[in-house]
Amino acid sequence: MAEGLTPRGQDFSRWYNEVVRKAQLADYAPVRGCMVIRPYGYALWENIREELDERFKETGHENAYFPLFIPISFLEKEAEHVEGFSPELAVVTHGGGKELEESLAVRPTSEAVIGPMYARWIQSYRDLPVLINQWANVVRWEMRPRLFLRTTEFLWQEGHTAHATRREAEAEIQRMLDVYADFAENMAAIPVFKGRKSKRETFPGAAATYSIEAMMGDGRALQAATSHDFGQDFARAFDITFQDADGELRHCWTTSWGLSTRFIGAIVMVHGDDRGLILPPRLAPIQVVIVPIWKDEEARSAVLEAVRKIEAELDGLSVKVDDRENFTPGYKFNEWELRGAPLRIEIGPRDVAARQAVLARRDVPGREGKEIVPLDNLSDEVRRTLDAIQQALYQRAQQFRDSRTAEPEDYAAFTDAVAEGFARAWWCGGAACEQKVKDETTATIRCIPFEQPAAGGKCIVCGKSAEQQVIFARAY
RNA sequence: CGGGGCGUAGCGCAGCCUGGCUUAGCGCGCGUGCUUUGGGAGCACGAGGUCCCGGGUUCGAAUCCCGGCGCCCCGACCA
Repeated sequence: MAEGLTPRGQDFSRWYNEVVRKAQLADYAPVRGCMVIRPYGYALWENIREELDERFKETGHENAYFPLFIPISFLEKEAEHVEGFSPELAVVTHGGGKELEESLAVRPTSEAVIGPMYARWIQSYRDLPVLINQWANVVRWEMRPRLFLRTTEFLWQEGHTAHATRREAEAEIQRMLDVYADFAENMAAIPVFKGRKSKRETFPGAAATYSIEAMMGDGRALQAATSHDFGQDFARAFDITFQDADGELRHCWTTSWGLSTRFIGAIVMVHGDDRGLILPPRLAPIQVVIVPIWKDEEARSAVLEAVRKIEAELDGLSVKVDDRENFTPGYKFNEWELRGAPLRIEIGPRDVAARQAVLARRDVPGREGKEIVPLDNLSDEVRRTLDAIQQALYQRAQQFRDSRTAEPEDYAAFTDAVAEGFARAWWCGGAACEQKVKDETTATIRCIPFEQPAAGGKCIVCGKSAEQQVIFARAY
């Protein structure tokens, strides 16, 4: 157990806060709701960004950058959009020492500034599709901020695309949702449910919102990424039209999709344990930490020489040698466990003499997670172990999620289920039933999963016939 | 915006109720030196403070009173 870390089971949200800060992912900033992402946390974000960016490029997207400030009148062009976001807008009223003629919103999202540009750039079906992504910061004035999960300013990427046909736009929405799900599962080792949002949970102004939903270590749900179908609504609001091959002037079909620094919160809450953070090897800023051990000067040079060789053999991996002289090995073990480095190599005089090293897996704490490996096949063993950790984290997360996902038969079992985790239940589609659940249990519909049983059932709330099963859970 | 809690050294806190016993203290961390180093090392010396801000009461305020500001936690809103 890490010194001074609140156990996860005792107070999960306190545990989360302590891990984020003690692992040096982030810290509070002077302005309420804002945070500083520290180098270690930012390195994690950079890894997320690189991986996603590559996938966006592979699916034909280009990066661009749109401005931070949006004239208020632009936001007002789409009624539901402005209504949804106005409570959380930061607005600039002065510039250059003078009151502005028109106030500027600090973007809460960029549809309203990108739309008018697309209107200008798109004339013909030959200009379509437009497939643009931007990496940016956005600001939403939140009532209750939490590090990474809900901060006033956060970093994200937002893809914005325009298409000639509904079918093409819908394919885009699904494609990007698949990209996110693949990324979450294969890189972050986080299993997710893919599905559509209920009307109540749909992005302001969107015709439909899709998301990937993950279960955190306390059984609550977190929306890890979203993909929105705007139909032709935003195109109408911003006058994004094109002349089709048949000569007709039509409105584009537009989409947007995003993943934010909130995802880091998901990684922390899915994999962490009472010792601290556990980072999935494929995203960890430091995949392997080497802790050299020595007693005297002679041992020190022998050990360090062996360490340099190991470091060279681990080429291609992100390796950190912790050769700080003012900390004991035991201290370093604990610190790197707190900071979530997936794999640790311990090597001292005894190991050097025996031409071996000790591998310690972060996902298996204590003695069971340690393995003595001959130096000759250390490199292979390290790579193999990192893969094994990646797989083990995914499997553990999936087993946990499955064990806390119930299919309750009646309302009493349902309320028990959402107190602990996910409840997969039939829903008639009525907003009243959705609201009742929220009022009585605080759980909401996280998504309507794509995968549905063949036959229908009865609504868990009102008992009327229902065509769809949905996932209810308390959410972040 | 409601309900609760807290502002004292870099961090975590004690002192406040019952004003003076403190030159404002303790633990961790930090600096220097020596001894240490296979699961959070030991000793010695040392540096570090507008006691959140402003006013008031008093011979005297970290402590009592009034006003402000800020932060955290719990609810309503949310990626």
